[in-house]
Amino acid sequence: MLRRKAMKKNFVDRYAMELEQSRDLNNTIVHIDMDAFYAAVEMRDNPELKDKPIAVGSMSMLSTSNYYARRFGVRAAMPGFIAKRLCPQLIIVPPNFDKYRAVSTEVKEILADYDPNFLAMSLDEAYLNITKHLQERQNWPEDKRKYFIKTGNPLENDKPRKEVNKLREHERSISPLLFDDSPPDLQSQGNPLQGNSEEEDNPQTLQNSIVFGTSAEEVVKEIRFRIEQKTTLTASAGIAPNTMLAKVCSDKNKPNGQYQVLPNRQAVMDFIKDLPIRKVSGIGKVTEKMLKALGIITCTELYQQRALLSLLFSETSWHHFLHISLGLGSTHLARDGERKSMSVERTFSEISKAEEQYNLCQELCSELAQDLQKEGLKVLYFNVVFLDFFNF
DNA sequence: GCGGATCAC
DNA sequence: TATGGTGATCCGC
Repeated sequence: MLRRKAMKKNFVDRYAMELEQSRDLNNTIVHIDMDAFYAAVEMRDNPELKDKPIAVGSMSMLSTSNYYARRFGVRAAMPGFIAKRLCPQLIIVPPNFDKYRAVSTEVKEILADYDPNFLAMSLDEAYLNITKHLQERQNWPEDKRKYFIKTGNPLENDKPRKEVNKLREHERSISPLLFDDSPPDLQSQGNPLQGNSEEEDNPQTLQNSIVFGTSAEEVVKEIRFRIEQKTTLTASAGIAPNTMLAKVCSDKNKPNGQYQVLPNRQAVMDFIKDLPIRKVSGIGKVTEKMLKALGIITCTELYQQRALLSLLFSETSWHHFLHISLGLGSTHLARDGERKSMSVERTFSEISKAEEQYNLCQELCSELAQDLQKEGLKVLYFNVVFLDFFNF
């Protein structure tokens, strides 16, 4: 009996073994994330804002803040009036979504060159599978990987600002976002934006152009370079064998940085080891708290407690946890399916009068009707629901 | 199958 | 003065 127990793997470890067996390290997934996107666009287009703490949103809710404001603790999803208490000089800019959409389109045009099936998660975030691009790129001639450099407005860069003064003398970034807390990332090897004068033996540099290599890292540097040249905005990126890791990576050297987890098991495990589970997309506040109550903070602890978790949680949940603890994730980008639902909602202060409730509902219904018609859908159902709700 | 809870952005 | 809106998924009932 004892021997059987010792030899026979339980169902949790059996599944872990299966997962390990089918670990796929053959894809190169990239996660691109624009830095402080809305705030960066506003700063780019309004020089008045460039050396000030700003946030985009309203007194009720902020979408994002620039890095200056973040130093005061001003964060996305924070009410504006709270942010104002943390940072009285904070400038709150109302959002210009049409403009952000237009910039986003410009970025997407670049991304499509590397993966026509890239997956946009929002206006400022996307996943790419560059596996195929990398293969093709290996025998590309240099001139297909060569880009000319547009330098920033010298008047702007000469403007004495606290942040800028801390940068290297030969800093030539055209972006308003390179702050002192910007990671050194690209500055080491041939970042075109650094205009490194030591590279004068390189004819490419003299001609104000840059050639990117054929590795994944080089591809992503090229993508970020092109984004900055085209939009004057910076992006951060993560490179990894799956989406879960790529997403975590893109956060690591933010802003204006990138990070790669190499496609071998040891590199993945080293990266995962002390990673707080909260960093993983899909693990939110509530799950974090539940797992914390079990003494689980890091991915290593998540793996160590796999047996307990399989008893406490649903099958889909502990399977998900086991995936994370082994550093596994999607290796292909699921095509964006059709929309499954459409809704409108509003937060309001207490309403006791029936008539006001009715009017609000009427308003929501008519908004939803418009949205539905935009996509050419039937406006039949909810009228029935609406009338039914009010016993009409 | 529905509604609440959770999550991402 | 003041803490959002949209879409998706999972789970318990």
